[in-house]
Amino acid sequence: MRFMANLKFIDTVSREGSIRKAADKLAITSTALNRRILQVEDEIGQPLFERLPSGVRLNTAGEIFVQHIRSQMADLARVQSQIADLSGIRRGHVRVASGADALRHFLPEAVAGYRRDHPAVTFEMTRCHGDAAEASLLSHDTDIAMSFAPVRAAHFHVAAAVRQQIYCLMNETHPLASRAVIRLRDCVAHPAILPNALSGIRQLLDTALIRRNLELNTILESDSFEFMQNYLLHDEALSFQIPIGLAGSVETVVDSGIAGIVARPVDTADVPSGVIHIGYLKGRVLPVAAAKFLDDIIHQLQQRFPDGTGV
Amino acid sequence: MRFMANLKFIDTVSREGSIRKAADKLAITSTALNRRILQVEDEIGQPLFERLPSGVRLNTAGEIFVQHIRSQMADLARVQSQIADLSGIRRGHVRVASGADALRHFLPEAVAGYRRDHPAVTFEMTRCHGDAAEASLLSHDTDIAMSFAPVRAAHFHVAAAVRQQIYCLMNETHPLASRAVIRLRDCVAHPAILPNALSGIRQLLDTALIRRNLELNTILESDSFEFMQNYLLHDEALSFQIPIGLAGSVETVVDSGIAGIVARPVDTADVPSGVIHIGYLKGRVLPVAAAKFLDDIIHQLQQRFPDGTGV
DNA sequence: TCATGCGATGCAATTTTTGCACATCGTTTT
DNA sequence: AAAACGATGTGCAAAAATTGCATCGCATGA
Repeated sequence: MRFMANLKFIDTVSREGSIRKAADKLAITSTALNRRILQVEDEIGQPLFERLPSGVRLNTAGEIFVQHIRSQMADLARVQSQIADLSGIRRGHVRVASGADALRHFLPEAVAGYRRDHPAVTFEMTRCHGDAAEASLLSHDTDIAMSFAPVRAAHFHVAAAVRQQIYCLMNETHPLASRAVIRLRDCVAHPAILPNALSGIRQLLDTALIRRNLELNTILESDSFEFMQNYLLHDEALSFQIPIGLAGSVETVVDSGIAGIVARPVDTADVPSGVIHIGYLKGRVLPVAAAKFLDDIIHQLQQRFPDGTGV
Repeated sequence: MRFMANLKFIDTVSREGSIRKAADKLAITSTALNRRILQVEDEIGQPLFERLPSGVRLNTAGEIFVQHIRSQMADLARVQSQIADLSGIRRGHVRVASGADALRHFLPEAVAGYRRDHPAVTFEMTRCHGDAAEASLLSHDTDIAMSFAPVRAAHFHVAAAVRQQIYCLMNETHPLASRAVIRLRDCVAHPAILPNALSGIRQLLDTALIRRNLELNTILESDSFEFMQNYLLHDEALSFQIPIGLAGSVETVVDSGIAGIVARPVDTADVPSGVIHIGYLKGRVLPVAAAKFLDDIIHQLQQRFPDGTGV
């Protein structure tokens, strides 16, 4: 893409924070890159970067311009995918940012299903916590974001929202395993393993505990659901998860997806349901591949969680 | 703007319908232009033009791509104006498409007033009839459109709407000049001068006449309000206009702005009021200069026509 | 049937871009 | 305090790209 080269160069420099580093990454010499940047600045009529001893940084004009560049490049990707779509086969590249929950089982299945129909489409899945999702949309680093945390809607277009009840995970030999529904006050007597503070599950639990003046016996924190779940095999502890992070279909009482581990719903009177938001950058027009994938996962979510808050 | 050159070339070729003509306009040779286009087509991976014996024409991929180009160029203009705005002085170029009515007195005053505050802003005023306004927005040829005709809202974002009653113009010696309000049936007895069929005024009159089974004694049609108005000085005829096309403030009985010509409102029971729509292309973010000018004229319209349908 | 106007192409001239060496400036380390 | 380091900016020659001219092939219309 020759006609986008200069713009891509500026974008790279702004990301690297240094002309030399960007030049390395772009496989050209720093002097050539430097001069192209000077040329663009001359054409714009104003400098776009502040020159610091440690490199360069965008000034206000640069911020505006780079924002334009990124949106332009994203839109070019859409145009290309739309043009490629004309020739029959669907091509494209879809970038998704999601919390760890959906990355476990739901998204792998969804992506595999989509690629079965459209093998020329490639994917890029990034795990991220709450705020980072919105940031990566804003910098056009991802097309679609999926987040269990509450979403500040300033730049986020919510394409779908699905309610998710908190579930309690434990070894099938655990004393609480016989109950159909878990009350929060029953949990305090047992050791608990919690997702770390950035997790939406943790935030729901924390506010519920504070409100009821309870305290869990937290023996372990982690941001790896896999670690937490496997730990349960070896210790009589409790962990928490939402249905989308569990394999298989959801009933009132579910199998957790790991042999020997069971999941039991936590009473919603104790811990309210949270909401998974799926969406994209407000004002964007998604490439066809991304738009179709978004449709697909919304459809699948609605099938798996028909009681969820629609759209 | 070197980094936009290739895109601008493609836009020009698509408008001219011929590489050679576009090359002339761009002051380069046709072979250079031809090769740049072939290069872009190669980079996109698909041809954008159909080669015909009489020139070139966009194919489907080209349509998509050119639409993208135009929106990019318009957005670049916004970015530039926003960057220029940072340095204090407001620069920019505002392109307005309007019916002939508003171009007579309202817009000249508005533009002059705006330029008094921001002398670095330049303007481009295009007179156009009904449909052409929407088309010129869609091809990014204008930023703001102002139309008295009913507007199909598919691509048009209505920023403001102002109701306009039809007025009847005549020589002050005309027998009807003594009336405060004109009834349509009184008009049939006198020779009438009408705006041509594309005009919103004409359309309102025509539907009103058909509904009441009346027929005007049309002696003259024109798309020049100035011609029609001056003609009234020399013949005892009637003409029609809306307040925005008349000079000065609007009372129940107005001075037409030309000595010897008076304006009298037509009873709204006979001919209903029309609506002037002011707006821009849906989804666009206007350059600062255009956005500010739009604010200004909306403000002035609301002052001059406080009874108009707001926003 | 021929003339005309269109886009495509080979080739040489020209303009632009690149890479190397080095200047300059500010910070950090010795 | 001085030297070393790493950053961007600049002459100058080499390399690469763009351009212009002449020409080709093709379809249409007189």
